[in-house]
Amino acid sequence: MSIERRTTRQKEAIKAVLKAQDRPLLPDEIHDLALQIVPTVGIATVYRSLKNLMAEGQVRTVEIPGQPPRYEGTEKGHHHHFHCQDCQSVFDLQKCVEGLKKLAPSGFRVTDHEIILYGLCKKCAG
Amino acid sequence: MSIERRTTRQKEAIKAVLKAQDRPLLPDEIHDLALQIVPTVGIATVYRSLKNLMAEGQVRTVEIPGQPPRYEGTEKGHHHHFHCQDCQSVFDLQKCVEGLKKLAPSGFRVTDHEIILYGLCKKCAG
DNA sequence: CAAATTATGATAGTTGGTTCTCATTATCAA
DNA sequence: TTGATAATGAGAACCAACTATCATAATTTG
Repeated sequence: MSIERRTTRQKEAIKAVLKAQDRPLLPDEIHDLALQIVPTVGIATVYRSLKNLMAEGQVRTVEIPGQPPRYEGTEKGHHHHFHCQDCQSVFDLQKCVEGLKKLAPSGFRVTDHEIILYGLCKKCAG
Repeated sequence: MSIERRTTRQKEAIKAVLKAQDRPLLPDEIHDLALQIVPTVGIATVYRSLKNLMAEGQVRTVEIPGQPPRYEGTEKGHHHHFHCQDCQSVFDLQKCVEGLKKLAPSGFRVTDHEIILYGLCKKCAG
């Protein structure tokens, strides 16, 4: 369905919202934040735009088990996430760890990995 | 809703299926395997039993991002999983890694973590 | 063994997330 | 500016996973 051919306020707002955040966002969060920039944005447009941005490689999904996908800009490099069990927010982590490939049984080819930390964020722990 | 009071062929079959596997199973997989033990088991009974076994602490969920929950017996200790991107199966890993807590920003309290490796299993890589 | 009652199976219903439809609005090339 | 047409918003529809319903079957207690 659709290569984007035109620039619209809605799409610009959605891109701006994603760029302004330092954590992955849910479609509803993107929707709410975009509404603060443009008076009208439908949730359908949020999903449509995310789909297109994904296809263009500008956005990627962040999946926390048991939760709907979140979205973040790809300008951020490789990193992982922290999920606060109280406020349910997801935060970016800065580093990665070594030696993960060694966990796989011999004969397995490891091409990617995911690390998710759970607990309480600074606000909720304080 | 329901504390289990009676022993039935169905529930025994479902428990046996979970115990016999070295990897987490999808409800449909449990259903199929249980059918090989008892002639009739409904998918509803699989879900009901899993719910009860979870409440009893005999079973836990294994969530791979973007996939429906799988289930495994809790007799297995702490471990993580490998997801084959070809056959879609999930395998148990044997060890864990150190130093994960250090990835969290200061002020954050880390209580748990998840590691998932992706790639090709022995069969699919060979 | 039989009655009391829990558990089951089939299937309808629900749920949350996402996509589709289509009339209307907005963009942009000329 | 304006016409061609892409993009939008609202809400219906969809989908897969899961749960509820309820008549029937199975277990267990006495």
